[in-house]
Amino acid sequence: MKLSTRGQYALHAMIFLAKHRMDGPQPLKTIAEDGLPEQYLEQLLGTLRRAGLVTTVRGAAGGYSLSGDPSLITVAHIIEATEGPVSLADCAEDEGHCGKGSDCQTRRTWRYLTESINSLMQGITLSDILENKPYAKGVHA
Amino acid sequence: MKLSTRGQYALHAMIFLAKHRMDGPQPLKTIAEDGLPEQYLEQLLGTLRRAGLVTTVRGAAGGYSLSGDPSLITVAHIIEATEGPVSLADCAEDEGHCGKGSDCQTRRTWRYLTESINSLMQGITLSDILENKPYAKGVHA
DNA sequence: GGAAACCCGATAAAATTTATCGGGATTCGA
DNA sequence: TCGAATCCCGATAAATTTTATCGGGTTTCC
Repeated sequence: MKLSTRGQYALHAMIFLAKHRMDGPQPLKTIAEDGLPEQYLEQLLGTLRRAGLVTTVRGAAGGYSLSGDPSLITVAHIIEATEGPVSLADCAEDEGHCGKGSDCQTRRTWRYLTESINSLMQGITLSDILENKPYAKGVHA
Repeated sequence: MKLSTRGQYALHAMIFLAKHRMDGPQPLKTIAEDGLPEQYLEQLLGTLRRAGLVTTVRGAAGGYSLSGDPSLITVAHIIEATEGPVSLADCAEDEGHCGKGSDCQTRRTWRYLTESINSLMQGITLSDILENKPYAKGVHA
């Protein structure tokens, strides 16, 4: 179970933007300096913009900025925007994919895991990451 | 972020085997009766066997059985066998994928999430699922 | 007007997932 | 001993998704 590079690039870029929050809009080139493929990143930033996570300024001296305070943007926002809803199996969302009803035990399991993972990701903000905030030890803290 | 059908089929099949634990080895056809593509499932069961999670009896009246007690087989075992290690990003495992060192904040985040998800999945056994054991409410129970 | 930069739809290359095929090897039971 | 049931396995193919790349358009500053 792995994220695609989209989510990884996106988090990377968002952390970069959070770090340079006070330096004005950051052009694509600057963000991509860490080695990310520039034009691909451009697509991703477009997605992040449409999701409302970044704002852009066009024209010379333009670039990308976080749309809001880093303490309000979570890993869940970023992953969801770039990879779609975090849902381990289709049947975790709607029933009816596998023909079984709501008593399906597989489904219960996927639902629980899906919700838990979402909680985890919703619990981490960009500020937390910037501040190297120590994460809770385990899941059952 | 989604599992492929491999993990879903595999969990499904394993629950089936757990339910019929006392009925002798279950042939592929029977397991696939729930609608899973038979030959594809065969591949997956081969994988599960090589991972030590099921045992097989060949020949007429043969089939697949759980290799051990359902209370000892976790969702993590099944997902790891069929989908490979649960690791959200490459850099969560080895450093050095992105050139940054161990102080990489992105990496810290992936590591934390990866470990947490693994804990969750290690915490659910086939018995838990069969018994409809209520899951902990949230992550921060 | 020109350069810097974002915007965007289309397409292509690569990788992965999801199968399917065809035959081989075992085992049981008549 | 033979035939049917069943697992085993490597190869290949179809479909989907990911990962880009391309080419041009638009906006804005100076």
